[in-house]
Amino acid sequence: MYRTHNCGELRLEHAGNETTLAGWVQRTRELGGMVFVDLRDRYGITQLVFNNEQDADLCDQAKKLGREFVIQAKGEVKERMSKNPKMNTGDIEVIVSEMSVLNAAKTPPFTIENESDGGEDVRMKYRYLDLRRPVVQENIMLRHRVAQESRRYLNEMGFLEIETPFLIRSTPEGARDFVVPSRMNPGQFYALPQSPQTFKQLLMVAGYDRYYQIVRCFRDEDLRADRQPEFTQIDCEMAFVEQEDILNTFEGMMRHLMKYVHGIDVPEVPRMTYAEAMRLYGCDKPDIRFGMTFTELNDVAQNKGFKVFDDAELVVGICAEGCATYSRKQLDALTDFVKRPQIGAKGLVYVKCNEDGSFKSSVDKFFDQDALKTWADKMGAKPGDLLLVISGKTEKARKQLNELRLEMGNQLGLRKKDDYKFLWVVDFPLLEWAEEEERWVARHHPFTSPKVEDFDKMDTAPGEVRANAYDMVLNGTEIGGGSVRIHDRGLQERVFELLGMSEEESVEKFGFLMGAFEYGAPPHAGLAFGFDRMCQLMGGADAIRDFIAFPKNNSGRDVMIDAPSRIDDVQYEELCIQSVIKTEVE
RNA sequence: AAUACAGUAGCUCAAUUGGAAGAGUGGCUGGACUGUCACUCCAGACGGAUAGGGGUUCGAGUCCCCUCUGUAUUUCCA
Repeated sequence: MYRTHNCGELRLEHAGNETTLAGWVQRTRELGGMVFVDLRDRYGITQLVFNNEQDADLCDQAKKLGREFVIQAKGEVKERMSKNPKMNTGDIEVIVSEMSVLNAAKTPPFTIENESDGGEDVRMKYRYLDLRRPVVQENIMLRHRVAQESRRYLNEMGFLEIETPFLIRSTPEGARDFVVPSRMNPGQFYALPQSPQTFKQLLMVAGYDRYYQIVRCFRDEDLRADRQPEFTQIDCEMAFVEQEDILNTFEGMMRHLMKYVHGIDVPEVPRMTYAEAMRLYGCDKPDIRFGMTFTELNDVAQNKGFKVFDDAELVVGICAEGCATYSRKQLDALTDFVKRPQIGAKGLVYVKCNEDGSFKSSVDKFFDQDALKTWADKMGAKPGDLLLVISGKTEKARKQLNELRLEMGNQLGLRKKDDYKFLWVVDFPLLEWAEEEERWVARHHPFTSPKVEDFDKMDTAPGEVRANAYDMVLNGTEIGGGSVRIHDRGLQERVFELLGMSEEESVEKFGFLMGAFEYGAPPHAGLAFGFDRMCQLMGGADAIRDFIAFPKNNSGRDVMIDAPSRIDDVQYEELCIQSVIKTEVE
């Protein structure tokens, strides 16, 4: 036994007890004949005391301790003379009688404190040191709690946790696969799963009617602050259920998590159709922590001689409360914001609703006070508000105004991290047009069932067919999504046809699933949550990296172990593969 | 694949118009201090091909070009 207690648990009630602690030296403070040592482990920090008068040799040893030395100390717990209310263990200290250095340590390249002096890259290189910092440990522990509470909820609901393979076959739709060469099958490759999609459907056919898995998924796509090449999903599927059952079950899971992880009671989760989300927010994952919804102005803004609006497919605006006082400089900054190449708006029209009831706009030349008043009335604007209007092709204008709305939300402090607003977005389109391939592709995945009432549009207007697909959105971030699956071979073939997949092709790629569907597939539906992203939002952080013990950087590298790396020539030979990249002559 | 920003001491950063490479912090050595808790104070030494390469110039950390690395975004992510 290296320790009888951890560094976060001793309290006044332990005073007088003998204790043995082990941990890392956070800091030493020498004070004449006394030495104080802060001993740290993941539970907390406890102060050790060495006194020259009581044991001069031991005190000398303590003076030699460096930061991050691993030590074991035995002594008596004692009430402090001068207490520290900022520490959980601040009422007590340990008068050390025996100490041993379990391992000395080099001075770390950055300070192991919540406010570390190290930059992102150094900390990633020494991730094992970064992980010692209490803030990071709290993130990792939050992740643990979210995982365990998810399991607890799903177990109680009768779900089975079942593992599915990582070495599977490459699938054509969706993201790029990571690929693994097979030594025993020369010239052939496994793929790592982008998700266990087809396996969970096969489990439904197999009769395991409530399945879940907290599982790693792999996608070889470009990374972002909220994307990693390998990430974790809470993957779920249910049989003999309808969309309503799924929404209720998993809304229940989010409530359970918020209650037991955060102590917050989440009210019933509102629902919004995809069409409504696009019309009111210009986005399929609206942040409903604040209003500022879109108002379409075509009927009041067109045919008044302003060519830009007259030629536009859509004129749409938002009302920023109390922003009529924005200066020219601020308005120019907003215009520059929407004109950035990433957003790509041609311009921005503003209307200030002055306190005296008059209006001042950037298009006064074309619209008189009465005309501007109709805008303001339509948008529900009060004196003191600022209208921001964008025009153009419907889809683009909405996307641009969405960016502006979020930016205004940020500027006005309307996006508070501790305000959790969940939302279901339902009735997604089944298909979307892929410009480059000039064909319809599945918006969710090819096994998503169309809505029965839209069946007749499948031939006439494929783009208007809605799917039984749904996303859960938290604070403007998609945290999960899923669909009711097709369980009928005939319908599945029809969808493959819509996707421009020949029968041979569909059999070649998904034959195993189609085959399974002929042996009694139950109606089933499911969804998957982005577990890392859920943790990030629940932890109020900006990057999922903070909740992954060993994350990869922007270009998919692990800078700590320096992966990926070249492999040995022998490995190439065994795997029957060649690299077309010339290796440097050594 | 593209765009923007960044790379100077272990770490965080400064360096005016192109004109002598600095500070804080950490670590090290010595000293003062028996209630500190970001301990404080004094003294000292150490610490650098300014990411790499090329160019302009009497002179480049600074200007230009290329490469590398990091971060954010776009394309992409059923």
